[in-house]
Amino acid sequence: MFTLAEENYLKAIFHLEMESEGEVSTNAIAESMDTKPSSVTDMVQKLAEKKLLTYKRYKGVQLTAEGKKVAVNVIRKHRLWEVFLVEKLNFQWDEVHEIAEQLEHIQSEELITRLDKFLGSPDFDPHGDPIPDKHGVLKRTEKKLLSELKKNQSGICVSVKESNGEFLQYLNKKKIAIGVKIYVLGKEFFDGSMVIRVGGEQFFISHKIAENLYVQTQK
Amino acid sequence: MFTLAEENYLKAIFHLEMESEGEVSTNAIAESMDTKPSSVTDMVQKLAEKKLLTYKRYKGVQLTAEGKKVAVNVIRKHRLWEVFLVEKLNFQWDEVHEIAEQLEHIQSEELITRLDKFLGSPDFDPHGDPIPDKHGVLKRTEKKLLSELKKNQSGICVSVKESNGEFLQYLNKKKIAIGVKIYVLGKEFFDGSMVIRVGGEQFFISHKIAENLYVQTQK
DNA sequence: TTTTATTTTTAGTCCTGTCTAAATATAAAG
DNA sequence: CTTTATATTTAGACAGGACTAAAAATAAAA
Ligand SMILES: [Mn+2]
Ligand SMILES: [Mn+2]
Ligand SMILES: [Mn+2]
Ligand SMILES: [Mn+2]
Repeated sequence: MFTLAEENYLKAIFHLEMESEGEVSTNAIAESMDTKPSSVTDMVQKLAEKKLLTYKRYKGVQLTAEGKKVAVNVIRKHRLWEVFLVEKLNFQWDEVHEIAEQLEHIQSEELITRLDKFLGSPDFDPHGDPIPDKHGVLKRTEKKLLSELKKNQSGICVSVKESNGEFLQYLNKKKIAIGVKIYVLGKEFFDGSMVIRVGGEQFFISHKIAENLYVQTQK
Repeated sequence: MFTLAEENYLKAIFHLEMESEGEVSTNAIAESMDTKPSSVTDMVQKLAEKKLLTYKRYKGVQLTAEGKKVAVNVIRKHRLWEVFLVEKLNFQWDEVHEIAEQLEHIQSEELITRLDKFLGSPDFDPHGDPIPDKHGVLKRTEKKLLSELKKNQSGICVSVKESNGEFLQYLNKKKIAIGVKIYVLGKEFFDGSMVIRVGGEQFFISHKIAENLYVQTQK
């Protein structure tokens, strides 16, 4: 139905729309896709032609209902395949993203229906991100960034914001994983760094780390 | 490493080399890939450039060791995914080919290693075709076409030659599947048609069917 | 409100993979 | 051994996606 490039653009734009309401800028898309702004303009014009988003030059883009539907479906496939890779093939959660980037483009409704059932219709992927159902409905979770916690608060790690390999490997090393409880023992105001406790260990983390980890606070 | 198009060409050429020794012609490749001869010439020149096959104009092509390696690896992936689709996701054997055509291009050594182990390192795919091991070694089976059997001989169905959907659906309808024993009750010389028995049923099949089914004769 | 900096778009090019139409080799007939 | 048919290759074009360099809008400073 849609090309690999089109699906990747729609997915990237969808994620950018989540992070900040309103139109998405050409540069933001270019940066998130590691491409040039001029390439983005080209593609965005094609996608507008196909009614997958609205585009006014110099004003940014916004996905249409149809465009959102396509994007969410790609995200659903990506996350289901990640569950498969971790649950069935015993990959680590930091090893699956690249492979899922390929698998998410396999075209077959029936395949995904059956994969979902095979996996027991999971609600979350290995990084704690919700898996949209077949109608594109995303379960909203009440999570906040670890960096938003104050001293002496705690939360259970539920997902990561950016799941790049190096970051996830850092988390593995520090024994931080989905479901693990994190206590904020101290917090510096001038740089947002924290001292936290995870399991028996306590250590220092930078603001950059804290603003990439989502936690669920217990009520 | 290689593009989707390159992998598909190498795979098609490999299969053509199996069916008849010697060089593979441009037209044969074009027909098997449902493309034009001129397109084949273009691609074949690129593949020769990359040392994946030898090419002398007007003389046809032949895969190099390297080209064969790539082709066999794609075939290995294709067949492993077919096993996954049938064994784990409960697809019918006539529903998996199209999806496997996509999955065979997913790039990840580790993925295939793990998938193979997950499936119990199967030797054959759902159509009875052997699955090459990680070194590209294909188990040779002693199978012959059903059409080669004489009256009163019998054989066990081990694989199909062309696995297009309509043909496989025909087999399903007639209860012909891998492992099923087929008895040749009669054979006409002028058109090669046969009367066969499968399970309790006996019926007529055309030569076209008989030359698309491989059977293993018991010693 | 000019001037400067940043963002975005256009123009022109390139690469992959495909096609049609025309040219050239090879094979088959006569 | 010519003539005809078939197979194969070239030439030229095109669509999808991407890039660089240059132009045009918009935003930020002065
Ligand atoms: Mn991912
Ligand atoms: Mn994920
Ligand atoms: Mn197949
Ligand atoms: Mn098969």
